[in-house]
Amino acid sequence: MENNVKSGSLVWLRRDLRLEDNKAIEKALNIDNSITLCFVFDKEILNPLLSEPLAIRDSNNLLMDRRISFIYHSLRELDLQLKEMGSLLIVKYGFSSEIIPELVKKLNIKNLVCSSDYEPSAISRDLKIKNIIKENGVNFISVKDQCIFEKKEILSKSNTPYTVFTPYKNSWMKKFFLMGSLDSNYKKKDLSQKILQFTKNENFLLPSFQEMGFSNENSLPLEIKCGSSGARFHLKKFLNIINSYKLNRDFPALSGTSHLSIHLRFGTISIRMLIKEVLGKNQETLTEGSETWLSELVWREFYMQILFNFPHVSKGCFKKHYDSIKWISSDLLFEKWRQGSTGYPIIDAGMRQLNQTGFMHNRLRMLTASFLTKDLGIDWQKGEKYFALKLNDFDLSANNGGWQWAASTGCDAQPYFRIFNPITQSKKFDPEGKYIKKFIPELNNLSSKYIHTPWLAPNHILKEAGIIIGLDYPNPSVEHSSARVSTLKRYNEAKN
DNA sequence: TGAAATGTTGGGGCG
DNA sequence: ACGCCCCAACATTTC
Repeated sequence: MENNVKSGSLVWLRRDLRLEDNKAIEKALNIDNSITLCFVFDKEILNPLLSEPLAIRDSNNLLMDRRISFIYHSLRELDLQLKEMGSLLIVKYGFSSEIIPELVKKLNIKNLVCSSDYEPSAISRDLKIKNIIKENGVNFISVKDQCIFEKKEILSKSNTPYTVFTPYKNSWMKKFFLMGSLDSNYKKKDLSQKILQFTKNENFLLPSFQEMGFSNENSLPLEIKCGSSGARFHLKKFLNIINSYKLNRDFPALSGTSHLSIHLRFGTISIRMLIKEVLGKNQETLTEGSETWLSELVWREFYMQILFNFPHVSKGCFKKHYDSIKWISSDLLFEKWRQGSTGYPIIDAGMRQLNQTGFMHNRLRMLTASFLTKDLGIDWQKGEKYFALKLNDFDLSANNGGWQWAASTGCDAQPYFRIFNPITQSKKFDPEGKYIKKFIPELNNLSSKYIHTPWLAPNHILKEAGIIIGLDYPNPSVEHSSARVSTLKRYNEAKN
């Protein structure tokens, strides 16, 4: 085996779980006559989840995680697509740094091809594997897939990465509209001609949930459809409402956002395809809605290049002097925030949505993050970590960027003295309290006048609504205006 | 991708 | 008619 001439590509899928418009597959098709596809459930990523005390568990104490289900179902769809071509998807469970070199050896592969991943841990993992397989004469080839512009492709005039969004976006747009077609240059037919055919006795079954220490697949409902077919479904739905995106996206009671974040996270649809659909034919056909949404996609790439160029953000503040902020370490207050019982309905609704569904509307991500850092005075990294555990669409760069924005410790963050007032924001973006009531049904009978501040409702109103404050729904855990003053003080101290 | 504090303006009530 | 006050509405500055 060792002496045989190596041939073919192994395409290692990671955050690009699709066959259409996949740059790693495209690359492999261009350099080789035979292609195999694989995916690894990586113990390096999953083991910390298995020992996470705040994770959701079933009655047998087995871990339930919607992301695992999402990946699993998406892989099954991929596997079916490949089986129609007489092949299959190789799925393994273990440490990538062991599994991938083994697989490369077993299949006698010449090239390992994958889409680039820009997270610090992924970069070191890939480098490790690159060095291992190099010793056996196997090439490690990674290509840009998950963004339009990566690494240092967008630089300022002084040849340094942008740290402010607006000039980054201007530069991004300019470069983007000078670019050629976004179309991929292969068809499903090209793939089916080159994909390695497997015989029935090959033992490459998907590992079961139980094998990986997880609960069975149907334990947690996922509101989002999985796989490439799911991505197309949600895209189609979103294209019907994109024209009102700018108007509706900030109102969590409306379904004004795309719900495509999880698909972008796992690459069940390509960013190029999304942008092509959004742009229509050219820049001139951009509407207010699609322009606003495109801008959100640029935010995504902005934070991706921030993480790549300033990897220290994953461990601390982008602006290092803010590492000296004296945070308040109250386990009790953090618990209240985490569980959605701060006493501020809009905040609690957001946290309960996260806990119940694994999703949180973007406006609520800003509000709950602001509340944790600026009202409770708790370290943003504690919140970041909790979101990382709970969000179905969790992405390190976006999550970190968002938290540092809210905590005012990041690049182009909101100024530290811009502090959301949870009551004002609640009245502004959920005026009727529809979103609040969806996740806090115990406040169902409260009128929109008092839904934002139940503790201020007169006794007879509370009685009619059947609510005892402190029993059915908690008292506010902090008073906003005084919390605001002390936050301003603490930030000022860190600044000087 | 704020909010609060402070400043300014202008209309109406009223002596 | 006039000045004065009140205060809402808007504008600016400050955090």
